[in-house]
Amino acid sequence: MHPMVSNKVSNKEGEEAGAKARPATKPRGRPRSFDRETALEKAILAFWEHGYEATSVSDLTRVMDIGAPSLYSAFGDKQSLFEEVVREYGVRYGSFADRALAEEPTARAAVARMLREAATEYTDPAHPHGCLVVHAATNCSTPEVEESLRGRRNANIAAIRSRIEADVATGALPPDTDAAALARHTGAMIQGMSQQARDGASREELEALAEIAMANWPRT
Amino acid sequence: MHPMVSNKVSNKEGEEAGAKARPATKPRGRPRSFDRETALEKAILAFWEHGYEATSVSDLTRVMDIGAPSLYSAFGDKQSLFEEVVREYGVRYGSFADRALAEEPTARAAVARMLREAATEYTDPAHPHGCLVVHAATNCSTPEVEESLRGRRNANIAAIRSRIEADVATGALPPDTDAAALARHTGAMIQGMSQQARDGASREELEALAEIAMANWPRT
DNA sequence: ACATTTCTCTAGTGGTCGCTACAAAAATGA
DNA sequence: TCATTTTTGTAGCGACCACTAGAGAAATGT
Repeated sequence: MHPMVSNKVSNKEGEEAGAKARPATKPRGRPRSFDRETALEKAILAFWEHGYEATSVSDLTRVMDIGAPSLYSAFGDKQSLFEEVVREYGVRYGSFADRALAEEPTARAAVARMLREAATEYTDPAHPHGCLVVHAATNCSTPEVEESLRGRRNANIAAIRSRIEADVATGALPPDTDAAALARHTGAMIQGMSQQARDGASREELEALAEIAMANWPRT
Repeated sequence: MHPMVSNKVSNKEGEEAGAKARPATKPRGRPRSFDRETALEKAILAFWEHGYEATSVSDLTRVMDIGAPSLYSAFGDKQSLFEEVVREYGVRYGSFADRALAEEPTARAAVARMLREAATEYTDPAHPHGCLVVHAATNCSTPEVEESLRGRRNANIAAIRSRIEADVATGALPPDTDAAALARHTGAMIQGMSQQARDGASREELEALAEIAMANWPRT
């Protein structure tokens, strides 16, 4: 779309002249005056807090502290910057679900840990509350952006479902378990917790929520 | 804000000259060329589908089939039209929760019915999926609008909590019940179901979700 | 030194936003 | 008939949107 998107590997090593593998030659032209990684982090926080639409390019240039041409040259247009933001958000903040699924011995333990860590993550005062993937592109006038995040949400539920089905296969869960419904319930729970975090719920309140989701409605 | 908002009672009886109470005199000037109620319904559907920000005034004038001056004269500015839309949405589409709380004999029955009816309502093909109050003002650059819907969401949870506390008081629920957490769990569940409806879940899938929320995670 | 490459800064582009001034149109009261 | 009241259509307001042309600045290669 944009003609001047730089697809080069970003020179993470910077100027400290470390012994790590460096690009063979120094780049030719005027060097970039800002650190791409920290600028991207600022963009993550801005999109996380205000969403795709409500974060204008001039908002971005202000918080990233760069001019508009620098932004377009380094990240492409607003939409491709957002895509990179979402990808990087997944790496830096959204990986707890995948980790729980990979590391816990059972689906039940994975989901319990996932919900517990969501309570912590979604209320961390170090960054905006809730989940960027849930909230940053609802009611978006760019349908591809909305669809992209929808795809990620549904992929997460599919991953939970696979983990549950694996436990059903090994007998760790009863054979009549409705894996799809159980996975969707977990996804809905996480999304509801994210909404609650946005609406002011505390970590303790979200943890109580998670406990109820894993336990029982009290019998009368 | 807008100087020309008409606060008159809308002449719902119209031209059928019924025997009901009518305004004492006919209005003086040129009569309105559109039906205010049906125009409002169109606005509800537009805001419901696309949200506050992504629904532009020119979108509204197109779907309501009126000119911009007519819109501003009949409904005030965009924000006050949205407020009226939210109020009317609550009356026409969002009252199932209050009805369940008022009509069911126990909090548990009320919540069970609430979730069941949410599954139906949120996937009704006759209108946009999910809940307007949940989705129409997330990531909104007008903070008052966002805050207004947040207030409604939290008020709904508070109402559920009151109903639960009433059951605890009468002994219909155990005295150690955490009413706040249970209410918040229900709210999160409803919000998660709304998100799921937006993401393509069917009525049956949401009903399975509701059943899980009211029942149990299967024991291994 | 000088050409080349790349980035940064200024200053915009056309387009859409929410909103409104103005005058013609359509009703009523006299 | 004619003045009054209100709505309607046209046409356009300033502000902001995402985005970029073009010139100068800062690095490298020769």
